[in-house]
Amino acid sequence: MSNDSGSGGVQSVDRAISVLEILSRRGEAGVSEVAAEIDVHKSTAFRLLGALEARGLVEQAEDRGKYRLGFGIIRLAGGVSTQMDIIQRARPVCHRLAEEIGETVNIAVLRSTYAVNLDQVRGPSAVTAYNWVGQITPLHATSSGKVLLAHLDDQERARLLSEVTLDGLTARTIIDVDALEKQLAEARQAGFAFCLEELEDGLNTMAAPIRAYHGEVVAAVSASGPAYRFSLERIQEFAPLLIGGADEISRRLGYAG
Amino acid sequence: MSNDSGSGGVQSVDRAISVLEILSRRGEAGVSEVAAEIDVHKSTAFRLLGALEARGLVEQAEDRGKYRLGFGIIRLAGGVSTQMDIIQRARPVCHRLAEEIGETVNIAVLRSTYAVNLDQVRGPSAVTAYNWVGQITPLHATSSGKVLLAHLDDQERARLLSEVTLDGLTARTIIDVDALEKQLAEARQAGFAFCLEELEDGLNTMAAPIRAYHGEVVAAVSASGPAYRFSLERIQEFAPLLIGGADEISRRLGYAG
DNA sequence: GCACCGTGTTTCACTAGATGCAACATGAGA
DNA sequence: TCTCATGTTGCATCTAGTGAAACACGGTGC
Repeated sequence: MSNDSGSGGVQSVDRAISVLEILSRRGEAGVSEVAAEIDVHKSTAFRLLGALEARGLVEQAEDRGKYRLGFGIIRLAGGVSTQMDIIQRARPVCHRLAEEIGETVNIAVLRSTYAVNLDQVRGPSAVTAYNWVGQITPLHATSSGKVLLAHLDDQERARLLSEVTLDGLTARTIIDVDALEKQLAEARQAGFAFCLEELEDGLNTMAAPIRAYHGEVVAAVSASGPAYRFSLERIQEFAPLLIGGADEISRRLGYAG
Repeated sequence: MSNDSGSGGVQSVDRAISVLEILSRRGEAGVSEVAAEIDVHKSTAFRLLGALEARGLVEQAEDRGKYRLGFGIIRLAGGVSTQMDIIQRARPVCHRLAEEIGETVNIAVLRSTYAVNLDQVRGPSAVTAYNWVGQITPLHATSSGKVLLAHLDDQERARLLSEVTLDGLTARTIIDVDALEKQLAEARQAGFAFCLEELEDGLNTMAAPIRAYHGEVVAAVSASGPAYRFSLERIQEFAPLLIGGADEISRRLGYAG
């Protein structure tokens, strides 16, 4: 009953996390469902659920019934404090931006060599219901990633760019470092970055930097929409709005510049 | 090396959850810190962290350094979908209410025999920085709890009231079922409930019901402040604001009443 | 009303996986 | 350069985690 956890993982912990992911995806599930999904005996699944339940990470909807995620997860998530703080302060502005721009708005931060989406407000005209929260996206092919890269100090950016592979995700993805650096310089100059079908065909985005107390860029706020509607002209048109929104979020984080 | 996990739990899973809780509390911690805290060998702690890291629940701040919670936690929390949906839709209204009322605003739902706080917006005049998110509070001694109780059907409420112990938490806590039922009837009538130093000395709160599509009460929004400032007079004064805010949140959840 | 089925739950013998130990690698500080 | 503390790795040991078997329970069909 070996589970492919590769590099000396802890199988039980892996399994328990799989259980949590199943419940996150499905909303709720029973012992037998979970057992089937992670390919263990139902008594094993029962014990794993029991261990998670004891710590509040799952709860049973009613006696002898389905399980779902518990508030222990929310409590744990509350510990991701800086990000939650950014989300809490940014959220009202994101709502307004989503209304004004009419497209979906996201907040992303830099983690390792990726942009990670922390929060999302869907625009009224949003075509897709895709939820980016928690997803990681490549730095070179997203407007948030470009913003985050653009505002690193030169050394750190060079280090990062030497680590990432500039994958060509569409025909328009910028895969040349010099061309990317040039765009980043333009983004610093203009105060925002954009991506035209560089991550996915048909998807355009724009992003602006969110600064913290001392002016350091800690996140990016972006708007995204379908290319047929969210054209470069529209992006230029909305840039002041987005930059203004980013500035407001920055002020809420204590930035006085 | 037995860990007191009592009823046939899964020790490794227990330990892994303890690791997550440590990181949630402290923001970040190293291998040796974690090992000392959960009383295992540092190689064990290292493996537990590795297992969590492999699944994205923790990440290392930099190579060979401190660990912190990863976005896998946020991704998991995103699966608690109904609650997150309520939070997302309620948040802008809560911000406004916090500004207008000047006190801290919370959203709570009913779980088992408790009120569970899902979200919190601190008011500009907030005295305490206490974070209620994820905390459970007794139904009889909180305004949110009273709202949630008040809007259960009679049978369900009777069942719940037979299960809970009406602990006297302060000298003012209502511990008589009949007196509580009377207050709940008044809360249904008035459209809001309040608590005057019933949970903690010096703490007053008020709450109003949040309804979903069919009118069923799915959450409560509350405001809380120090008794010396948030007096019954102030509560009565702000009641229309809070009720209005609760109604707006309800409309955002699809309630047409 | 009874039998069957599927699910959840419990107990226990066995072994696979989790453990600590020892050693090594690394970086910071004296 | 040396020392110290931390992080990381490999491996032998042994115990915690496992599946099998059995039981409890509720729903469904006859």
